[in-house]
Order: sequence, then structure tokens, then C-alpha cells
Amino acid sequence: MGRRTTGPAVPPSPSLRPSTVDDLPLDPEIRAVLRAHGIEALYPPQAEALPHVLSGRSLVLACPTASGKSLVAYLALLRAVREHRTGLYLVPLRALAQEKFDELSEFASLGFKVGLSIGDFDLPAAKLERLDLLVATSEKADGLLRRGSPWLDRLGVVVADEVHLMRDPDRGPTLEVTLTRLRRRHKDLQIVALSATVGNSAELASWLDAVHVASDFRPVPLRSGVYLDGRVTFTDLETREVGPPGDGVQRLVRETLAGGGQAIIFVSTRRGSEQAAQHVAPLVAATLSAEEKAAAAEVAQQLHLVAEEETEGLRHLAGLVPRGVAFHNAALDNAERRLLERAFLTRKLKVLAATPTLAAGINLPARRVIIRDTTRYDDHLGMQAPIPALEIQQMCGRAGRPRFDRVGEAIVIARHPEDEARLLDDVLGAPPEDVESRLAAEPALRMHLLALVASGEVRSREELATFFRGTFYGRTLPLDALTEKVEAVRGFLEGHGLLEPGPGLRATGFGELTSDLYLDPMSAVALRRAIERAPIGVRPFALLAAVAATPDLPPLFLRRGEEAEFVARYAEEEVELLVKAEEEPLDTPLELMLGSLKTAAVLEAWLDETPIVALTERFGIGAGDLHAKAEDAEWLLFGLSRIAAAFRKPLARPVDDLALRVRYGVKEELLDLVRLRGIGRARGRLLFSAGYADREALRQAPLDRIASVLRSPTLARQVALQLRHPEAGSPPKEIAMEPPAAPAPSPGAGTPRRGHRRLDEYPEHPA
DNA sequence: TGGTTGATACTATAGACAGCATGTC
DNA sequence: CTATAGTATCAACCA
Repeated sequence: MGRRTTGPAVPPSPSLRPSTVDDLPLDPEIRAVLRAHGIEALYPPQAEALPHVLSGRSLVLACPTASGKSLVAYLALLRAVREHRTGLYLVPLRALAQEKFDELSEFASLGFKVGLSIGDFDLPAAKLERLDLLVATSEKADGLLRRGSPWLDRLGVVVADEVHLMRDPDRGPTLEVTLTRLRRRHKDLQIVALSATVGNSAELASWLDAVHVASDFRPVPLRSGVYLDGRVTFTDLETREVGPPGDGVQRLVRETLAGGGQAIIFVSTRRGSEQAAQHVAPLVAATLSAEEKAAAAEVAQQLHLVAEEETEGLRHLAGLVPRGVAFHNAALDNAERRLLERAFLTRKLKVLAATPTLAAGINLPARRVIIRDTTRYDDHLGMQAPIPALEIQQMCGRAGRPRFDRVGEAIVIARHPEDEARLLDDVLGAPPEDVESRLAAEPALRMHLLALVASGEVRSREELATFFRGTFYGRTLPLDALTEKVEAVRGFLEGHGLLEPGPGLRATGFGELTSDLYLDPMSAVALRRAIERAPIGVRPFALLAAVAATPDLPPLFLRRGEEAEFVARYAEEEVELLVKAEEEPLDTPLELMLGSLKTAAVLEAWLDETPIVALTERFGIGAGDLHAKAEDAEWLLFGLSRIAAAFRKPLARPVDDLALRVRYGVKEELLDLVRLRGIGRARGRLLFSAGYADREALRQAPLDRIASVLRSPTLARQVALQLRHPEAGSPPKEIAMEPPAAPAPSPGAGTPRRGHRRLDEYPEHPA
């Protein structure tokens, strides 16, 4: 168990280090809440980090998951609130944001308000202003910065969770840029960065002018090893036989269950997750007691309730769950995934076979983690590539469940004898990898360069260089390589009318709109081109194809034999017109374009009220894929509508209607009905079939008639209420936690959000 | 001839953020 | 370049 502390501050000497909550300089009220939650003794990393944090220092805390990092962050946030500052908690995933929001809300009895800001769940600006703490994705925080939100004015603390994800080429730069911008805006900002164990966490600390605390402490110790031919060799070279029957996965699962533990099997494909679950189901079922069988059967019942339709994947899943096993991947929709996660946490499920969905997500530990696949298909490479050691180590970190397990075990299955040594030394035993900035990735530069300029933070190349010097990239890598790419990106933005030409850096109206819409500039350019080419009365499919072909909506894979179908659709006149680009770098390889058209075809069928079962069978996708694509498309259609309005194209209205249809998956004739709260795809169709084509028709109908059509008097009353008072209906769900006691002093009303410009303010640009 | 078996070739491949204004079955 | 499991295809073989 190692511990390293470096940093600008002189660390407190070990003898002064607190070992319980009582030793901390905390308000008695905070201490009482902690005690009420059973938090008393501090883990070593907490004891080491908290004095720094509570004295207002920035901190980089690098240690394994479940070692108590969150508490350190929460106390930093509470301290800020006590000093009438606000706190921002940055997370990489919506599900994680929800988790942190729920946990922070537990402290709301102390008299402050917590809010949640994630894509599908946001607060009106007025409510935001009254919040003391906000949990947000990096992208949402980036959005607040772009719009110069006054909520940030009183900001005192920023927590950056999973900060090692800065190395992610897609979304890491957003976190890096957001942290840099926040620090520039608030010179005295306290940053609490929480990281997995990485090689260069001290370098991160140096960048953030923070105290560095690194530790290998885990409340449940971890052993990791490699399985080969009936024997596990641990990294300490101890070995253990794991007896037959069955292959490695089966043997390891059986052994885990025999000791009363749970197991997670990590695999690299969706099919692999289904297959692995199937593979161990008989032996898991054999260990279940009568009560456990009943509990698992109940989970299966709930699964049927939360699932929208009985797809083939759901049937497979529902067949496995009563046996105590489930698979977990992104083909499942969110409700299904959350249900399975809860069932595993409550030990109603014994084994989960999961794709990386689970590795990066919420805290879900198991006594044993079995890593079946150590390679994964890499789209860029076109073939299998090893999963980075850091990711493998993250999966391993899931092993060991506090209170249930004395020790956690992570075991990698070796496929070939020659792999054993490599896995032990170069993967499990590898020194933790470094976090490296990915700011130089071009899509990221496009986004953030435009945003910096559009928000007025950067007005010249000199200011831009200064900005980059303040990033982690600037602190760790030579800027020359970046500057070269920036110039290319700047050329792209200027060439497509997002930046004003000339030596200075100034965004056009189109550039500002693109930044506000949070679109990849490449997408905005493609959407604008589609708008300009779209004929009057353009068919929905062509518009869907236009949004599906942007880089903000990754294409679906084509299955065998699907190619001809989408080649044919590509040849449709309007489609080719809206989607095809002749010039670099906007033109897309045919293969990807056909995948985009498949996405458009899926959405088209969704709009045609095709049942989800039929969609999954016809296109080989899961319910989760469908919802993800529909959500993305709805967002992009909104962008399309705004761009159309900005350029005075008479397309905004039909596109808004299309976006609403995409949200609910309904034909045009249901558009009026689904505007009612509580009425969606299924109920809308029920009403329509019963002869109520729109809200006006419904207004004439007797209440009991509506109730019988909807098979719910409660719902019918709710609908009737909305029909009488369009603004009434059920009040919106309250997200902000109202304090039971006197509210904190509320800040004055901030400046309103910069209004979107009217049409004529957008100059025309060469296409 | 019909059916089975086995060698071989071919096929497919993880995940999830954002706008806006409030709720699907 | 750094893979593998599942499936389709087809020839060889047997009754």
C-alpha cells in the first residue's frame, strides 16, 4: 500500500492527520449529518486529503474507485456553501450525475439547494440562479461558460470527477477546456480533481496548482491474476487451482458463487455478453436457493413491466434473469439497464455479463471480476486491438464489495499459453498509464476554438496561444504541433463562414449560433448546406438523412445484404442532394454514408409507428439503440430548425414538427395529441383510433369516454384539465431540493441569457 | 438420391454528450 | 498491422 504526497503545501505531519470525522475542522451540523449516515472513521486517503481541502487548497486525489473520494469532494462543496459560494460537480456520464445528485441531496437538510443539469433534464435559468450546488456533465458546464451564465459568478469550488478521462479523444478535451476556462474566470477557484490511479497524477496536480495525494488504499483489498488451463496465477505469483467442469469462465463463476459472492464478466461485444450469460446460466441456477429463485423471478417480472415491448433481446434476457444471470449492454434501454443494476446491487442477480457500458458507469462492485476479452474491435483500425491497460485496471477495480467481501479478485482469462506472462506483467502489473491531453484532436479543436472565439474569451491568435498555455496540453506538450492544427481548423471555420475573415478572431452570427447549439461545426456546416439545397416540401426521409449524416450522429453498422437497400435510397434525388458533399473534408466515405442512411431509415420507420419489435428485427438493433438515435436526431433537428430560421428558410416549422415526431415516434396525424402531457405514442394512437383526432375533438368528448379509451380515469382527468387550462396539468417535477430551513441568501437576478439573434443579423457567407 | 459431416470462407464487431422546456407506457 | 465466434457455403462422404 503506497502513499505519495507532493505539492506546494507542506503536508500535515502524520501524527496530526485526522483519523475520524471528529478530528476535522467541520461545522457541528455537518459532522452530525455525517454521523447520521454512519460516517465516522476516515480512510487514509481521506484523512490525508481533507485537511488540505478544508483549508481551501486545490487537490488532486488519485486513488482506486470506492476509496472514499466522493466524501472529500462533498465536504469541499459543503464548505463552499457555508462561505456563501457555489459549487460545481463535474461528471462524465448522466447516470453518474444522477447518482451524485441523489447523494448530495442527502445533505440538503443542512439548508442548501442542489440542482442537476444534464442533457435530458435541465433547469430553467430562474431556478438555476437559486442553487448552491450543481451537478453537471462537462458539456453542460461548458455550455454555462459559453453563455456566460451568471450562476458561475459566485463559484467557489469545482469538483472534477474521473478526471483521468481527459485522455478520452472524444470528450476529454471538453473537460480540459472547461477546467481551464473556469480557472481563468476565477483566479481563486478551488479545484478538487478525483482521478483513478494514473502515472502522472502529480503532473495533473502541478497543472492545477493543487496538492497531490495519491494512494493505493482500497477498503476491500484487490488481488488480480490470470487464468490459464485450470490455474490462476496472481500478480504476487501465488497460484490456485480452479477445478472443472467447464471452461475458465464457468469454473471461476462456480467458485465465486460457492463462496457466496457475485461476479461480473467483462466482454468486448454485445453478442459476447449474451453468450457469456447464457454460458453460465445453468450453473448459476443450480446454486440458487428457493428464496433466491423467487427474488430473481420477481426481477424478471419487473423487467417485463419496464420494457416497452417484447423484443427478442428482452425475451432472451427475461429467460436468463430467473436463473440469476443477466447480460448488460447498450442495446438495452436505460430503464432495463437501471433495473438490472439495482437487482445486482441487492444481490438478486448473481452474475452480470457486460460490455464496457458497465466498466465506466455507476459504482457496481462484485466480489470477482472476470475479464474474458482483453482485445476489442477498433473501428479506426478496422480490426481487433488490445484494450488499454488503464481500462483493464478500471474493470479490475470493480472487484471487492464493501461489507460483503473480505477481498476482491480480478481475473483475466488468457486465451493462449503465451499470453499469460504478458497479461501478468504488461497489463495487470503494468505501471499506471499517464493521462495525456487529447486537445489536439481536430474535432475537439473545431468545437472549442469556435466556442472560445464566439464567447469572446479569445479575440486574437496571441490570446489563443495564452489560453492554450493554460491548458494541460500546454503544460505538458510542445505547443508547436497544436498551433499548426489550430491554423488548419481556423481555416476550416473561416472558409465555412463560422469565423470572420481577417487577422483577428471573431465569430460570425452563424458561428455564434453553432456554438450555442453545441454542434460540431462540421455538423453545422453540413446542416446549413442541406437547408440551402432543400426544396419546398422536402420529404422527411431526406431531412432525417441530413441529420444522420453529420458527425454528431455516428452511423449504424450495415448488416450483410443491407447494402443494396441503402445504395438505392442514396440514389433518391432529394437524399443525394441534401447529403452529398463534393468538397473535402465534408464528403463521407460511402460505407459510412450508407450507415447514416440506415440510421435515417430506422428513424423513418419509427415515425411510421412501426413497433419496436419490428424495428429491432428488421434492422438488427436494440431498443436502446433506437432511443439513442432518436434522442440524437431530435437534438440535431432542433439545430437544423434554428439554422433554418437564422437563414430565413421556410423550413423551421416542418423541421420542428419532425423533431416532435421523432421524440414520440408518431405519424403526423398524432402531432396534436402528443402535445398533451401523459400522451405519447401508444395513448395517442388509442385516442386517434377511437375517433379523437386532435385536442379539439377531445374537448368535446365526455370524460368517461376518454377514461375508457385510455383505460385510466386518473389519466383522463389529467388530460381534461390540460384541455380546459392549457397551462395547467401536473406541475413540472421539482429538481432543485428546497431546504427545509431558511434559504441561503439569494443572489440578485442575473443578466439574462444572451438572446438569439434575429434572422437578418446573420450575414450570408460563401458556401 | 438424400442427408450428414466437416473443412473452409465469410461476416461482424463498445459506448453515449449536447438545445429547449417539461413528462412516455 | 493486433482476433474470434458464429454462420454460410460447399464438397466429400455415407446409407
